[in-house]
Amino acid sequence: MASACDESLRLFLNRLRAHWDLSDADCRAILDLPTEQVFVRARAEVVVPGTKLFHAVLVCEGLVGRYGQNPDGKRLFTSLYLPGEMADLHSLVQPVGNWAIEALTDSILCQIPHTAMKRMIAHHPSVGMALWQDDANDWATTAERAGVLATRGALARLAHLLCELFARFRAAGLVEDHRFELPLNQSQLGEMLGMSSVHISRMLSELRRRNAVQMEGRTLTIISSDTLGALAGFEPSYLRLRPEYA
Amino acid sequence: MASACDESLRLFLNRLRAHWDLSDADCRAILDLPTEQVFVRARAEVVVPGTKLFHAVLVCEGLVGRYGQNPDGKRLFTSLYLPGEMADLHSLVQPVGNWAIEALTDSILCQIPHTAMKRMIAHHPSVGMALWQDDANDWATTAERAGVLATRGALARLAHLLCELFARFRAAGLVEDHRFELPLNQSQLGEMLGMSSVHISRMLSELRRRNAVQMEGRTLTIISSDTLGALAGFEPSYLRLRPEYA
DNA sequence: CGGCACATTGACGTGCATCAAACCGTGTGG
DNA sequence: CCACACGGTTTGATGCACGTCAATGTGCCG
Repeated sequence: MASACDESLRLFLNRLRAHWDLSDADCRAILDLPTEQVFVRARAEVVVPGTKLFHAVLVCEGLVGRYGQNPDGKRLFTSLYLPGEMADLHSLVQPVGNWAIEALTDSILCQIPHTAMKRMIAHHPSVGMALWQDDANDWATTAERAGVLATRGALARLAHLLCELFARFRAAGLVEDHRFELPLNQSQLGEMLGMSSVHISRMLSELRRRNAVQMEGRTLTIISSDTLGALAGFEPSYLRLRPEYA
Repeated sequence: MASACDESLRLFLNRLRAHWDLSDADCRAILDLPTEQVFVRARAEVVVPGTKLFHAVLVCEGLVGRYGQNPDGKRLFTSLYLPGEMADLHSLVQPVGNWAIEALTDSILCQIPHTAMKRMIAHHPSVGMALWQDDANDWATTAERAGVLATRGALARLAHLLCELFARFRAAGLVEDHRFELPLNQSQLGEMLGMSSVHISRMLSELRRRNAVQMEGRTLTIISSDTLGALAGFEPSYLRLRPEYA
């Protein structure tokens, strides 16, 4: 049972091994983690701010996002999680936070109890370091986007996000022939970039006008990643992708 | 020798223990870490992007900031580090990054070799978790500010930063009678908030006009933390301060 | 067919950047 | 002691990149 979880655990293990040296015993301990598979619908809340968590969430299928919200209700998505990524790894060390996590599409998740993870780390300390490393990767991406949001104009911000998504989807094997399924509508893109949905619309059409991207329905085609990257000032090193995807 | 380092290590240990259970042996291992004291001048680069680091940096005195920079040279400071805080803890798991760290004032730092820290974690795995927790705290602060920057107007952004600084300086024992030394000029405040220095000037004078703060020279007085907090929509839980400072 | 979610387009207002000038405190050298 | 330069703050004028509001268009689904 739970073959989707097994598959995703293997993907996750690959992520870890790309950046941290793990022994065979370490790897086996990870693959042996107990998991529980869960289906969630698009727009469902996966993590509610202020509640204590008892398990980490690994994405098997779909797309999941973390956001913060301020008093007046406006949201900013600070992270996206693709299949094979942990959606709230740091819940292991900070089980209650004031962020929220929601499924952006119908998704399959797999939950891994904190207790099991802590027990594993106690026996395999270097797995703990590997997890910390992976968590830091997530945060570094958040910080990079924060820098872009605060210093660049709307066109560059959007182009930068599309560059990042293109690179990450490609690394996840979800890109075929410069084309991938972008499961975000324009208001959601706005919530990732701190801008209004109508301005997203204008900037997207500007990107089309410049022959950087093309859209048909939900699928996005990167026509020229060069012009897109130039508009964005995109410099992918912060993603720490394996060299074949850089 | 190095009594400034010892003192700061003790402060740092207190931070860790406030959020993670550590045994006496764990604590002793931390206090026994080898340290090297370093003086740096204001505006000196402490960490240069793209270079590999071999030690973590603990702030003993002064103020230190982490920033990202985009191609056209504009910077955004994403973190500030006060005495007793680790300035780039995650360098332990990601020894090369594309952020930079610079001293904002003349500062005393103490360097702790990665090798010693890793050895310690191998023997005391729960210290590793405590460090991860502390690192996550730093990033969570970055993410919170990112949310504020992307969704709120200039006055709220500035008020929010001042609220955060007030709370953190107070927790660090650097506030006396609602007054503390703010070692940032208006361009630096601008680089923390993604806005121009002249607009900082205007918003600051607006805060004065509303009797929220007052400034004489470098020292900032919080006249009414209520009105300031209300303008900011400040909700300090993300800082995870000990309850007596919340 | 109507209803709904989303995308597009236009008109309008405004929050902030930018440029420029004046002001102020501090240090430096004659 | 004054002259001057210099880093920082303040203030004003101007422009533009956005947000907001509103209308229309476009699938898609019941």
